[in-house]
Amino acid sequence: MKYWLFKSEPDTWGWADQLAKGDAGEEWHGVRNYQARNNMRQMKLGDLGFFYHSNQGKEIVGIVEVCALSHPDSTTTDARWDCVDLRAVRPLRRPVTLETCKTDEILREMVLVKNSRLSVQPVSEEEWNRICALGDLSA
DNA sequence: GCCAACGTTGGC
DNA sequence: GCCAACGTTGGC
Repeated sequence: MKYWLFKSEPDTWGWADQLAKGDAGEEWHGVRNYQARNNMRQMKLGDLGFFYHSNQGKEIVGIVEVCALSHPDSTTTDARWDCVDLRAVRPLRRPVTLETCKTDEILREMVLVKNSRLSVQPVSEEEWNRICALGDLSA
């Protein structure tokens, strides 16, 4: 099982919107970047990811699960772009801010810190566990 | 609102 | 295949 991180501007699609979709989940559509797309193509059912609010908040607010494998993005007819579906699993009790990630010994190496523009990124198991701990989440 | 970093496009 | 121009992202 792998871990990921998904970024979205809360004005466009925030954690609250994701939560509202419930267990049915929703397409993570709109990605028009090859690296991000390739990451989605590697995802398996049950893979987990963090939900990050960019621009406003700048913090990791929740956990999502991959509930559909990569498939054509319904918002375009361009065959290059596809995406997975995500469903909300649970919020972090205590959001983990970008500021925290930048100063944390373990998290300062995250893609989120190193390449802030990549919208779908891998997260190592070590990073995952660290953020869960900081987010006041037990497993 | 600014701007640095990055990705994409298109002319050559 | 290179690279300049341009557009977008996202932190500040």
